[in-house]
Amino acid sequence: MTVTLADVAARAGVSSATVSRVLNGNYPVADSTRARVLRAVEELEYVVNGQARGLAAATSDLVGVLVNDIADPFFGIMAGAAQAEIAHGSPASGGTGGGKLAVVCNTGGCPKAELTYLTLLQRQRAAGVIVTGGAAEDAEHTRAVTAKLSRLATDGTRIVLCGRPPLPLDGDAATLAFDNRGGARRLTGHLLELGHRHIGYITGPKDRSTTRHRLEGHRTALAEHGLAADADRLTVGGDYHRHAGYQGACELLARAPELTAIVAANDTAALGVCAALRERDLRVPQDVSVAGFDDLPFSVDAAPALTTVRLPLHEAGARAGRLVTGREEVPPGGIAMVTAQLVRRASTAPPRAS
Amino acid sequence: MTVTLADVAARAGVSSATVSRVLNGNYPVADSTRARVLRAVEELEYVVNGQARGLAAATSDLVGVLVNDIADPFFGIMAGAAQAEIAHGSPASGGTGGGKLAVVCNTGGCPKAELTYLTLLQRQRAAGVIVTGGAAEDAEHTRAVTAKLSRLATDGTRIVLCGRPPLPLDGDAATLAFDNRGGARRLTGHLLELGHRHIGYITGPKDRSTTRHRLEGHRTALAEHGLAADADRLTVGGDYHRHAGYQGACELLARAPELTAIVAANDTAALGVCAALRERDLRVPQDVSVAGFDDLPFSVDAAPALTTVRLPLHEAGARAGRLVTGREEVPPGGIAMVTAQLVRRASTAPPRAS
DNA sequence: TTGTACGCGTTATCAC
DNA sequence: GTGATAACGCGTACAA
Repeated sequence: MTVTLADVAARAGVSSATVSRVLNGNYPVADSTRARVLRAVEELEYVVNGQARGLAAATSDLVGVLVNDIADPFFGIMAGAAQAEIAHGSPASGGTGGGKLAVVCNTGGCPKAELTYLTLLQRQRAAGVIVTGGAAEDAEHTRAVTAKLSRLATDGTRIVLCGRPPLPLDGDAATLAFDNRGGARRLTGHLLELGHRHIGYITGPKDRSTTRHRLEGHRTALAEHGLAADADRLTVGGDYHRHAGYQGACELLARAPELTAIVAANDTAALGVCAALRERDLRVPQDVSVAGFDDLPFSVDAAPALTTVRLPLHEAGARAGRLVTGREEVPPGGIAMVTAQLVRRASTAPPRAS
Repeated sequence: MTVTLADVAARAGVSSATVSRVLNGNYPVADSTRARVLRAVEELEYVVNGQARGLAAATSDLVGVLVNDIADPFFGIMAGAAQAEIAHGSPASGGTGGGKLAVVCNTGGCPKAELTYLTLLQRQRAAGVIVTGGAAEDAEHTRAVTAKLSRLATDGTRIVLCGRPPLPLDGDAATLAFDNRGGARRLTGHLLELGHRHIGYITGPKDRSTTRHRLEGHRTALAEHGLAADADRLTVGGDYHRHAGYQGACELLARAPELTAIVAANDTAALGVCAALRERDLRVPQDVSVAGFDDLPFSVDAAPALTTVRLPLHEAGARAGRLVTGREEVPPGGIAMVTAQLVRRASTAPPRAS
């Protein structure tokens, strides 16, 4: 039924070893035999069995990319960039085409699913694993993930953490840490400089590193202006989704009518904030300034264009892809900080004179 | 270095065959030995080698999910639902955890990448492949994809087409076809019923089946009201992105100031349309009605809430996942039509009195 | 209920 | 340059 190396060899009148050599291009083969073999491959529509190859060569062309929410462009952009970079590997001269298979795994932010996928990838002896997005901040889970990744790393699987705090692994690993704290601090600092003194904040999901870091940056900026006292009252929980922004804004307005600005933990939620404000006939930014985080593609184009913090998601994903394929060297210390840049746009302005 | 079945067997004082039986639960094993084996598995942190297992059993636990644009929630939602369903397989009693590995492959809408990924999946002897989203309408490419999928199907890989026109494959396959034509026709019909007579249209990318079907539905509705003549002038090209909606709206307004409604090929572009209108101080829907397609999560929550056509993306993705794992029976004829439901919301209203 | 032994399709190490 | 042949790690008749 399925064509094997032996079938091709028989057809070309050579040994299977020779066929293998032609396909992999590792050893010299006479041009005439090479031609015969390639023709047989064509005629039989032979396709390498990746499992057998992996077993024999102790390698795999699978690279896992773990994301928290595949429906969120934040992860889609990173995953897409990484995948393009990974698939872009040097093509085998055999004509079968080269490149590795990047497989995007959606954990849904569920710690258990994260471990399950890591085990599945471990089974496949994945060549590499990229773990993206904030980590669940649970001691037990962190321990389990660290152990699993350590094991993978020592077994030869390349590990890259992208947009996630570094982990003390046994083997080698690279971390692209996002400067969420710094970005959030500059963003809130921007609002403070504009003159805002009552700034609401809508967080991401609880117990995630990204959520905590962004909130900490926000609080740091407030503290620098002696405004820490009021922070708790002006902070409401969310989950990065648009609806959370909408509801959070409603809650904040009810709780603190004096506020003149709202910062959301990400752009998606910020759009929800804008929707809630519009519904109340509050103008952005004249009545209330709004800011997000991430600078997703739609943010430039929103009305008004959103002030936010730009994370170079595409670049970071691509770099993660190169790191995991060994096409780029691991940064010194294994950690590189990805800068978060304040992007001032139309959704923030000085507060209305009160 | 790496722990094998033999290592576990030695430690448990049994043969490797017994260990295999315990792990797969296919054959009866004495409780006492089972316990010993499982303990050895734990102690050695043994993880099955998926490649060797696949080679020996001629199976694979890999399922490919091809998407056109992973950064677009349209695909993210389908892929996420499919993946959840696929990973949700019956867990092996061995304790190693079960389920298949759903791998999302991002083609970027590039026909060549589509074929490359199919070949990569073929190499891995994937258990199944789900191809989502509109197909490139190029004769040569269609032929190539049909051949490749036929080959996969006859080799035992389950094929599911989700949101893509059916293909005449040699082997078995299931198709979940989206009623893009009917949905578009009802949507434009809705605007016509409201009294609109000058309706602009912003298409998706050229040469894609989804683009063509939605446009055809739109034209059909126009023709039913004797408005086909003006259709060409009121149609501009786009690519499903927000910016295309923005630019398309600008172009349409310049080209036909008399228009009272704009239909975008999808919700994302429709938001761009709204942004362009707001910039010109045109109110939605009082001055211009706007409609989209897909009913993505953000559409309810937009301002004003978007009239659109709901595609049950989550359900379709989940169903595709069940079909590809054989957990749901293939519909009669291999094709099931996924209905597209008109969702009337605040962005459409009767045209202003002219 | 358990062990033995072979085969799955490749790669890689020898010889020739 | 090319051909045998031994791994690679596991599933599974077959035998015990």
